[in-house]
Amino acid sequence: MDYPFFENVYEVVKLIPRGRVSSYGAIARYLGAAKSARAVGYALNKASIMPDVPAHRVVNRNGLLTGRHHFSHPDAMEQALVAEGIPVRENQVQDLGKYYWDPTQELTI
DNA sequence: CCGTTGACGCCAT
DNA sequence: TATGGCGCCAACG
Repeated sequence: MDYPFFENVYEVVKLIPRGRVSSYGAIARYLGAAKSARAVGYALNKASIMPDVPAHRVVNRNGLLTGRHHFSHPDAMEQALVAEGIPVRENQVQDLGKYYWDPTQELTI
């Protein structure tokens, strides 16, 4: 509540459908802060304790699971994605374009 | 108030 | 095509 940017990040991440993934940069752009992709990652790090925020559905622009070390187990992120039907190999989402979810494209606000 | 940190991304080699 | 360097910006101490 005190930090609108963080809260906005959480709200958008909550909207990512099961079986789809988005990227830090895409979320930043949607929030009107195109150059704040790193801050999005920072926000998700602080939110890793929040169960209702599917942080595992956010990867970098190449589909790499760059935030996997911040989960309870280094492989928890990959396992969560695979459980949703998203193919992951070598810490990278395969066929990213097929599962990519861009808020600026999907959301009409 | 200022320097550091970091789950990023673009641009120049 | 593949790395590496650098800018960006919100939060923190």
